[in-house]
Formats: sequence, C-alpha cells, structure tokens
Amino acid sequence: MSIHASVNPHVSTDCVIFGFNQDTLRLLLIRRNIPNKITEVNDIHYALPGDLVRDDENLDTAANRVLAELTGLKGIYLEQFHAFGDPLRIAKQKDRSWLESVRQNPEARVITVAYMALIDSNKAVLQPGSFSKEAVWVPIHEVPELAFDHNEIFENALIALREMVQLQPIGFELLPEKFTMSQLQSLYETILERDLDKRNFRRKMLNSGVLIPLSEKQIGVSNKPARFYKFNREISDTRNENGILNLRMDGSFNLFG
Amino acid sequence: MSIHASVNPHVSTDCVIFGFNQDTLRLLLIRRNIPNKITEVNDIHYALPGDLVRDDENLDTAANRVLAELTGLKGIYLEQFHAFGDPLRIAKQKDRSWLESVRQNPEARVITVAYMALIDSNKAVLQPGSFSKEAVWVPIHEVPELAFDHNEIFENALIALREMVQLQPIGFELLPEKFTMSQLQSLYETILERDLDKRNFRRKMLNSGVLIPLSEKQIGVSNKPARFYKFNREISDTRNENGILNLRMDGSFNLFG
DNA sequence: CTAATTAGTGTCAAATAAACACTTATTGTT
DNA sequence: AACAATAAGTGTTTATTTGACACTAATTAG
Repeated sequence: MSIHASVNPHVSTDCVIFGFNQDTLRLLLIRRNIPNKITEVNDIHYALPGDLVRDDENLDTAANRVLAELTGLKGIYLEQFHAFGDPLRIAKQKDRSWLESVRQNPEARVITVAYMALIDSNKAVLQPGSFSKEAVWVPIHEVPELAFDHNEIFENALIALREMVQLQPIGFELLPEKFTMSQLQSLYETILERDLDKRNFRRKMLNSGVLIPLSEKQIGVSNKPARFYKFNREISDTRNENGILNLRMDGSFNLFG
Repeated sequence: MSIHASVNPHVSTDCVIFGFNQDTLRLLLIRRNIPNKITEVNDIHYALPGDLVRDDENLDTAANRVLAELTGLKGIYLEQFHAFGDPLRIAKQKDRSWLESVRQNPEARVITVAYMALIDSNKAVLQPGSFSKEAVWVPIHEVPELAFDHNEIFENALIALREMVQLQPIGFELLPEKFTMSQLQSLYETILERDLDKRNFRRKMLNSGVLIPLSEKQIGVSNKPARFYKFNREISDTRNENGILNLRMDGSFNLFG
C-alpha cells in the first residue's frame, strides 16, 4: 500500500465549441451566476460548457451529451485534444470562495478531459433548459476571463484547431451544408489569421478532391453569383463507435506549407 | 442535483514507452503476477507501466514519476496523447475475477490519461524496486495480450508516433547522444514501416538544420566508418513548466510527403 | 445604362520531391 | 600485399508543387 494519498478526483469533460458566423470564429460559452458570499451579489462568470462524466458513460459519450444538451445537435465533429489535471486548477478561478473550498476539500479536485467541437452555428438551436438560457456565442478575440483554467483550455484548443485545419479537411464542419469557395477561404483565413491567395486556394481545394461542386448558385446577390460546393464526405468519413466523426485523408492534407 | 450517478473514478496515467534497439522498435512493459482465485496459480499479465495520480500531482508529473521509477530517467520526451475512460475498460482484460469485482464495485472504474515516452533504451537502467524486477522490452510486433485496454492504448500510441515523427523532429529521442545517419534512417524506416531513399533522406535531414555533424567517426567497423551526428536541441527546445520536452519547429518538419 | 461588387480564371518562376548508381574507406581473408 | 566484403557517402535530372501576380464576368442598385 502506498503512503501517498490518492483521493479520487472528479472527472469532467469540457467542450471548446467553435462556430463560424459573419466572418468571425466564435466560441460557445456558458454564463453562470455564482453567489458571492461577501458581496451577496451574484458574480457573473463565463465558462466552457462541461459536466461530470457519469458512471455509465465513456468520455466521448459525456462530451456528446454536453454538446447535445446545449445545442440540440448530434453526431457532429468532436475530438478529444487534451486532459487537464493540475491539482490547483480549480484555484485559478477568480472566485475566492471557491479557492477556500478547495483548500478545505482536496477531493474537490477536478480532472477534465477537453474536447473540441466544430459546428455550423446556424444549425445549433440553443436549447431551453438548465444550460441554454445562459449560452452565448463570443468572438474568439473577445473571450472574457473564464472560470477555472478554461482560458488555458481554450488557448490550447485554438492552437490545436490551427494545426489540424492544415492537416485534415475539417473546416467544412463549421460551414453550412452548401457553401461558396469564398466562404471557405474566409473561414481558413480567419482560423489561420493570414491572407490566402484566392487562385491558389481554389486550385488546392479543387485538386484535393474534398469538394463537390454543385450546379446551384447564389441568388439575389448584387454581384456575380458564386457557385455552391459541398464537402465530399466519401473521402474517409470514419465514424467511430461513439458516433464521433473523425475525418482523415489517406495522405496528408498539407494545405498551406 | 442530477439524478445520474457520478461516483468518482480512479484516475491513472499509463505510459507507452518506446525504445529503439538493434534496428527494432520496442515497448517497455511490466510483467505482473496476478493471483487467480480459481486455479490458485498466478496468471502472468503484461501491462503498460502506470499508476494512480496522487493528490498533489498534476498529470504530467504523475507520468514523469512512473517513468522515473521505472527507468531512472528524468526530463525525457513525454507527451500526453489521449485519455481513455470507457466504464467497461477494466472488464476488457482477460482475468475474469477482475470483471466480477468491477460489476460489484462501479467505483472501481479507472480513467487513464495515456502518455507516450521516447527514450534511448541504452540509457534506461531498469530500476530495482517494485516495478523494475518485472520490466521487459518487447518488440512492437511481438506485444502480447495486455491487461485492461492497454493493447488499444498501445495501438493508438503507435499511430500517434508515426504521425508525429513526420511533423516534428522527435526521432532523436530514441537514439543515443551521438548517432550515424544510417542509424537515424533505420529508425525512421522502422517507425514508418517503409524504405526511404538514402540520398534524399540525408539531404532532407541535413538541410533541415536539426543535425549537428561531429568530427568523430566510427572506429573498428570493417567498412567505411560513418560520421556521428548529434541532435540540434537549440532549434526549439521548449521545456514546459513540468520539465517535459516539447520539441516543435517553427515551420513544418514535413519529412516524407 | 452605369457603377459597384464579388466571382472566377491562367501562367510563369521557384522550390521541393523523387528516382536513380557509382566511388570511398575500412577490415578480414588469402 | 592484394583482394573481397561491407556499409558510407556523394549529384544530377525530372516531375511536382507552390507562390506570385491582374484581368474579365455576372449580377444588382441606383
């Protein structure tokens, strides 16, 4: 028997949910009112949506549940990217009363498994219920101070997203079923935070085979109407046993050196 | 309060420790004797080294501790790659007596955060102590049935290694301080399981700037002696706050399309 | 019918990747 | 001392990919 203490921690999943809207990459946050014992006025805290993992759930299932409860969406792109387990992570939050409770209850420690989700933010109907009356979309450059170590988790997710988007054809998950080449380019430019050459972008996307051009075009725009495309899911849509999409091309999708 | 049960699970780290020896990629496993209540003879089980995360530890620290206890090595390449938390994962092991105990004690559930470690297997002096009298190096193609879901974890690690080795200069972690170009190529060929062109490999490695040629050469070989190289750690050796190496080049290290 | 706006298109130069075979330095053998 | 065996080391040519760059086309608003 070890002399070292190992009180079982709580285990949660937190979801970094990205959406893309009006040429802006957005993060879905939960606004919570937390009673402040000193001021007796509620503090407003923002946090990543998350929940404890239940006995009968595996991690992917828990993340999917959080997502579904919040957005009403199922079977969307969701990928585990990192587990966070600093014993002091709870204490990083602003709310001092929590810090005290952690000191007194080491078993209040929470280890969280973070997931990144990419959704078409138009499809997400924020659900009525315990979560959703507080859910808000926030542009990624206007993310406020978050509870716990959620800012760190978000920063990690953003870095992971930037890397993944250059290796795997996942950007589509953020767009509607039908989209124009310009929308797609704008998405990539937003995520990568740099301009891309229009002609080179089109060439690369079209040659890669991940786009299916549709005959349909924009209507009602006061300029040359753009063609719509859809994502070619045939390429390698391998949905794992938990219904999680995991798109991977055979070779590298190395978009922009 | 939720109607759903959330008994706190145990949280552990498991380490997939790779070594390279005699042109073979090897995995470091623990051999355990587990009393079998039925046969009253010990079953021999192999498992990934791992341990519960302690109260005062973060995840990286716990993984480093497991590694140090087993190999005596510190500050080596260690990277978290996935958390596994299927509630039935314990039950996947062969030993039926465990399965029963899990059914009776749902709190026996273990969520594990898996790490991949790359070490110069010559440097690892398997430590005397509770772990090491049972530690063995096994070629990756001869890995036996492992406890729990450790085979799945290992398979995932191998896939992750193959991907990472093509994007980041981490192969060096598996070699001695000084190595020849042929050793390096053999390592890459072993990991990627395909032949590489000698001249193209040399050119790419040398142009990438990750190698520092030494004046020293092999002695005592009955052929043209090879030059030794060492890894250029200056490139971007960013050791995080937990002493974990995290090598990343500025651009992509896209070695082999 | 003119202006404004965004879509859509091709070429050339530079960089990178892929294919390919012979010479060199050393030891062991005769 | 010559020779055989072995693995190290070295360049060139071709094909492919990338990056830079500017005009025409289709539509609506005024």
